[in-house]
Amino acid sequence: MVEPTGLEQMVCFQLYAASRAMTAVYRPTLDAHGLTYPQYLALRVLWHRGPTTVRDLGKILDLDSGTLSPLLKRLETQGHVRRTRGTHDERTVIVDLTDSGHALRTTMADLPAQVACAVDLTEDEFIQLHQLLGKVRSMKGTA
Amino acid sequence: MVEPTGLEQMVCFQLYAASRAMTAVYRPTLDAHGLTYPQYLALRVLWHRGPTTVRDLGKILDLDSGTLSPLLKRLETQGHVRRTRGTHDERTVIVDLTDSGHALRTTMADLPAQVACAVDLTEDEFIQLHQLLGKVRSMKGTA
DNA sequence: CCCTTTCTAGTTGCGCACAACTCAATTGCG
DNA sequence: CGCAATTGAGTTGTGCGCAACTAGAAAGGG
Repeated sequence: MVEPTGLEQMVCFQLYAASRAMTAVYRPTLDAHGLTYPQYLALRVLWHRGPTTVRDLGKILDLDSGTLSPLLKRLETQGHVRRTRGTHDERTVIVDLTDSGHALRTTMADLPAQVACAVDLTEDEFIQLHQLLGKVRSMKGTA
Repeated sequence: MVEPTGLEQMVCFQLYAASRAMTAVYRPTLDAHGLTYPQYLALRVLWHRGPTTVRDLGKILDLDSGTLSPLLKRLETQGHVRRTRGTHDERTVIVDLTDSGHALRTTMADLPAQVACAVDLTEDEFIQLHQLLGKVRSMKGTA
């Protein structure tokens, strides 16, 4: 395979490859519900937080409106969310789950277990990886 | 990992977010040369291996022809690579660096150092992360 | 109170990723 | 050998991700 021209470079590539491999694990189940991984992430935020502005979704998922606007539009078309203008600040748009969107939470309740099973890491390794990825995410230029 | 604590889900999201944060570190330098991160990855393989078929590039980068064909076409338009049909097997296409493509190797020689500097990890942490990501990449369904 | 500055969401454009497909070249099995 | 199955590259279509931009609403200073 690729000879290391420097460990950092290898790590960067592995990050890129591992991220895609990860979403590939989710794909079969998500496909069955007509969802993509980013759409699933947005739904997860709504399941935990309830009604949320596009702005807050962006801060939480680290995505801008250029990505979120069409994504949420598709979730709305699918009937999983509703989008309403904020009343006290008409710039904001509040995203809220429909019954269909709420229902998905229980329908896909076993997804975490599936993923945990596919990724063969111990509890300690999960925690280590969690911490290391946290450090990567908080690097310079990501403030 | 038998009991899903929700941590796996967090790790998956962090993988997704960290990967994008990583490429964002490369972006300013790559932009200056009119390159994207996947294009840079392809060039790195060619710098190290010399002439390589599209098929082998795909195996190494874990990308299919649907992604590579247009990407390599753009690198060819930019003048960094040449694409020629294989002589022994006319199905294959061999990708090779032009002078311009070779020159980029020295022009961007300081990029690894930039990245290592931005990502504030110790040598040991880099190695740990390398190993953990390797495990993630070799999970079930990624064979 | 007006006017500039800032902020939120959305739109456009481009380049990945990936599925599904086409087509030609090669392989392999009878 | 003949021909079906496989393989390698490319094309098409969809949905991100991100830069650059727009439109409209709010904030704030004079």
